[in-house]
Amino acid sequence: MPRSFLVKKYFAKQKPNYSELECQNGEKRPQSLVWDLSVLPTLYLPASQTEPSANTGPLDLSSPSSLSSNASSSGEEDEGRTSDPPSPEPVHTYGPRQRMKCTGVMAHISPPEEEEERETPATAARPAFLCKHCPKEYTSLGALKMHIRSHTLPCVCTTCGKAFSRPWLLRGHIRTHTGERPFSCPHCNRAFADRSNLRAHLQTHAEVKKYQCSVCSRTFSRMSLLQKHSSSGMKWPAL
DNA sequence: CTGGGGAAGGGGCCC
DNA sequence: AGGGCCCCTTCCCCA
Repeated sequence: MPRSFLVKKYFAKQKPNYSELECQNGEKRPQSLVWDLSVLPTLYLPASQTEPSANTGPLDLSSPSSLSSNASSSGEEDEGRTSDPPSPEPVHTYGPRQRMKCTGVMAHISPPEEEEERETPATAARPAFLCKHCPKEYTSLGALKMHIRSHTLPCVCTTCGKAFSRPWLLRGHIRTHTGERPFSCPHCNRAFADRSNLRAHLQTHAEVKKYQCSVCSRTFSRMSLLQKHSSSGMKWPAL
């Protein structure tokens, strides 16, 4: 995952010291990021095409029903991008990993920006900015706008057409195409494309791992493993 | 079945 | 105020 690609100066902030794990080539990548906002209108679906049920289920980007309407405009999407070669199979034709929170959003994407936020009258004293695409609400417009990007997905991969809410998500995704793995483990030299994944990996080298079962004190490298452990009846470790 | 890797999403902080 | 980056978390898949 992307997340933490561009190495920064967070050492200055007394954060966990991953400095030795940093990107070896530290420089910013000149990748051809292309997230043309002109793609937004093409993601918009007229209200007549939205269905109430579309709000509830997982978004299946590979499903014609969930994205068909922009499939019809997919050609235009490509034209909207900067210098990209027109992708033959544009947005949303990619593979299996279509997880999306705030599900069903694509079916409710509306014309960008101006009317995106609305303030609840009831909370006017303490403004709450509601997303019109999902039930989420925020106390700042900035936070809401950031959230709205997860609906509009303005950052589009020129290789596969997959769309992302933020540029750095796209950068991380691009690494899955390029194979770039800037974050290497000092213990085993294994390399990762994502710093968070390296961090998780580092836990596997730790004798005492970060997540501990409160019942049996067994430790796990990942929260999800601890949760699995807990929900599986918390087997006691062999002695 | 469990542990681990890969990929992705979101909120928050800093500049 | 907005963008960039960081951290955390989650989900899926595979060995």
